[in-house]
Amino acid sequence: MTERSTESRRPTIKQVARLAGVSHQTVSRYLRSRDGLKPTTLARIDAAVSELNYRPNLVARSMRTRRTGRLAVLLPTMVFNPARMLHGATEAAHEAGFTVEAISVIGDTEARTERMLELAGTGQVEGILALAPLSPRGEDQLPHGETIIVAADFDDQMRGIGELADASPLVEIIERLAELGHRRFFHVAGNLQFASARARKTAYLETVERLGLESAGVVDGDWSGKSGYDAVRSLADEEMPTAVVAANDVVASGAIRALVDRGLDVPGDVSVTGWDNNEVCLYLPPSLTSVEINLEGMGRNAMLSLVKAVTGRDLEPAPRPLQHVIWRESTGPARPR
Amino acid sequence: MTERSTESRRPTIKQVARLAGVSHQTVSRYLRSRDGLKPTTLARIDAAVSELNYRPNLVARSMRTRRTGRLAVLLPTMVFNPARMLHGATEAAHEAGFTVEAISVIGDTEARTERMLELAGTGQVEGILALAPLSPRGEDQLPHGETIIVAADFDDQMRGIGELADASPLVEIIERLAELGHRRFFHVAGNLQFASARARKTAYLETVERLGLESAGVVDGDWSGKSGYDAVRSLADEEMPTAVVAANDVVASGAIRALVDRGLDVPGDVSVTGWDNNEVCLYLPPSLTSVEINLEGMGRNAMLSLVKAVTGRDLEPAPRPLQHVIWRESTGPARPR
DNA sequence: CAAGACATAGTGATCGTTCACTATTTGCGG
DNA sequence: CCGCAAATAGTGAACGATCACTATGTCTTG
Repeated sequence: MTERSTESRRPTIKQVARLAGVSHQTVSRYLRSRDGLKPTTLARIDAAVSELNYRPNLVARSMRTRRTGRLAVLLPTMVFNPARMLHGATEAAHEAGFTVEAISVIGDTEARTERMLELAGTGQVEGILALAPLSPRGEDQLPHGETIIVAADFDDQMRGIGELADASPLVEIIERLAELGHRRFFHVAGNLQFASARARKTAYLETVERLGLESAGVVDGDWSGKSGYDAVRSLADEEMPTAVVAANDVVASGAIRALVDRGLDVPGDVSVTGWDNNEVCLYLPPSLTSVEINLEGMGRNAMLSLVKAVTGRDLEPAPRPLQHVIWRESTGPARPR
Repeated sequence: MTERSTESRRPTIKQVARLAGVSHQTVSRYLRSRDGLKPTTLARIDAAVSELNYRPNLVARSMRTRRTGRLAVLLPTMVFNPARMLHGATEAAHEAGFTVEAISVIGDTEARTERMLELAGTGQVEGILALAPLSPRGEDQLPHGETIIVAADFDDQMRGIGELADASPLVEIIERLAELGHRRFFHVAGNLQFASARARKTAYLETVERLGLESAGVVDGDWSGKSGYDAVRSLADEEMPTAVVAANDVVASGAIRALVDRGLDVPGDVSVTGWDNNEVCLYLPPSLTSVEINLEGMGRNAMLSLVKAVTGRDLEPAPRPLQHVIWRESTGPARPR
């Protein structure tokens, strides 16, 4: 009791207190805010802290305060580069005094949902932002309503902010292509577990209908280049569209390859559009007409709604719009018949 | 929504114990391993746990055990898709009973190092795996040598596993291109803060030297398409190489565009190689000769060395090789003069 | 100068779990 | 049925911080 073997262990608040000649509670006050301490006391604690190189044990603090100050972000698997969204989200969380940890779950939607429930149930984080699709059963099984979950890309059953699924640029794409004389379109969709893929598909169908255009159909894909390639290969010559609207740039690259393999020129015979503004597609000829996404802004706004739900605080949202079409070489006027 | 009582707290181990009619310690034993409990006791606890929907409070557990079971992975900013490496790392950590959290730090190397020190100092994680470059000062300032840090892409001053920086495929690329008659090469390097970029640059210089080839020089870039574009544009006509070895696929795409803009054909006039096997580069013509990386394997092996350092346990490494060249349309025989 | 208000500092309880012991029950040979 | 070891279960302290409350010091004020 008298002499602990203290050397190997990190210093505690009591050791700081003893060294500074004050009570542990005074040191605790010092840690939270330095107001309300006499300057001499403050100086003594300052000295003790730096002499011991003391840092508070956040686990112990969390235990007592029942707050972890941590938010989790659930990332999808291998689908798109989440780094930029993560940055926007992290920045917003920092402003609200939170730490962010990103959790990448191996496996499918069910596995991800399971892991999310585990995280929520063991009190490790105060909130979870899911950028990946979750299973609808998640909502019910939430243990005690303490961990708040916001899903950014799942708007059917759970709260979703919908911004990720804003497909309005696709409407602009089709309208503009129609102005350029295109009459027959084709859409290769992404993985329909994603709200964004569903929204783009819906926007495609509605816009084609509204403008009285023809459609060679919609193929449900999985965001892969192969899905774009296969979809275009599956078309018969006589049903070939003059414009292919792909769910993203990777799908578009597969579609372009299939068109080239069939001896068609892009954009001479067929125009192609993507989504994401992939850096490679900006350079490789033909440079791809795509949708630039402010991923940091998306991440920020998604995190904003989580922070709002957890703390009630409102932060400044990212400036709009978050997406806009960039027209490049892969699109052009429809070839007259 | 159902109303939730403000006082509803998560059930604790003692509540479970009371409901099951046993002591809290018995429940604790149940949580750790179910051996050594009488079947009837076990069944009673089972029932109590599921009735209360109990999950242990991991913060409290961490407090007592002084172990968090968490490892952190520090990710680089916007440079490459870390999701796949993260998966490999997570899988390996799971095998060793750890949870992984990925931390993406806004800012430069210094900011990242600062955040790492903070993480290490507050006892939040047991180890840190840095996939992003760190500042060398990190090593010294480590508070109490408790948190172990392994840097996967920083091999100058800190421990590094080096695998990420294995540039041997680049040697193979140059040798093969030399066999195809190429004599004059050019290299656009990546951000030299990365060990991988340095290794590729070194391998380029050494191999060109060893084989007695000519070099149009090395341009230090930043992994961006623009750096590839600008590097090729900066070349005078008379110094134009017949083969451009780019640090990665994005750089290669910029280089290809610059070559095409100058009226050169790829691979007719100039062969181009990349690195990463970007999916888009597989489809867009000309498909790019690149280096396929087993990113999951890289992540796994990086995590292995962290797990080894933290626990002493050896896990099964990923099967080798982790990288191999895939030859595609962007490379071909040198055009005879 | 006494008394109350305010500023500052201290004491002990507490968060939920595991650790280190101690206590009780069970099993089994003689 | 006894005795003793092994199996099983219980008791209270400890982890390192904050919270709620109490205690002391200092400054006004009538």
